[in-house]
Amino acid sequence: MAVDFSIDPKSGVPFYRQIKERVKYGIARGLLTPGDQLPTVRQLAAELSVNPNTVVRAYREMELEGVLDTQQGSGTFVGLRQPQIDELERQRRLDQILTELLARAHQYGLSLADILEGLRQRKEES
Amino acid sequence: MAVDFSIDPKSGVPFYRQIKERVKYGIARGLLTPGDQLPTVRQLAAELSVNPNTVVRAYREMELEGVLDTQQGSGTFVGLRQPQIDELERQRRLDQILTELLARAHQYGLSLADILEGLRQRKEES
DNA sequence: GTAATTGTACTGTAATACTAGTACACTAGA
DNA sequence: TCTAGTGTACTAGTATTACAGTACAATTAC
Repeated sequence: MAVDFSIDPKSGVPFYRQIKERVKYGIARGLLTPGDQLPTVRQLAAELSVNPNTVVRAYREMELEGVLDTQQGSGTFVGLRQPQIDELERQRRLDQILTELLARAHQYGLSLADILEGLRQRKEES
Repeated sequence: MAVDFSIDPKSGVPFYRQIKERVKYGIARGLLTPGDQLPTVRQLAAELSVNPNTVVRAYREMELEGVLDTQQGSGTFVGLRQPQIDELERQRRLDQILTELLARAHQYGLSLADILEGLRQRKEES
């Protein structure tokens, strides 16, 4: 299963931070294992339609954090040190998404119960 | 039950957007009902330790969206407008919102089960 | 050795978000 | 009327984010 590197321009979260999150979650979920090569700077920039500098920033910060190893000339790779899954960060993200979801749903006249019911149906389908 | 207006400086989401989300969420949950007065601009700015201009922006955008009513000199209030839509339209929008929600959640490494659990917790709180 | 590919390092520009400060207009209540 | 509290409207400055372009350095494959 490939890693989904897509980013969300509407979220308000800076691109470079979204890229970092995607990589870290990929590692946390085992989709990326130590030694794996990440997309090249230019490649990922083209795929996401962002500036190469933005990808560079994401990669460099993660290298400083010890998450990635970069080797000039050959590429960027997943480091041997596993980043700890930040449960707080995860909870915060979930909270944010849910808050936004419910606010939007209300604008369309949908209740929390409606959401729950809709999600349950989707769960059964999957 | 009071509305929690706290914001998260680390999330990367602009303050004014977080304020909007909180207010809309409060309305969605019934913690804020039409006619209720919101904290004043200066009051909320002090509480959140942000600039009054930031609160102004959040309030103004929501007024343009029809969510709030502002009355110069007296305060800012929850709007009376309750959108009414037919059942088909309602179902279509629910579907659309859920699709977008799940896409975004998955992007952040959150599963459908995570979403359901988070929503159940919110339901219990209300 | 050469060419292609990789990461790196700059400079500069623009838009957005946020802060700071000041002043003004309207409303409610004593 | 007076005063306090409300939203409103500015101007200005700073920091962050992202983009655009160029050039250089290291590695790899041929």
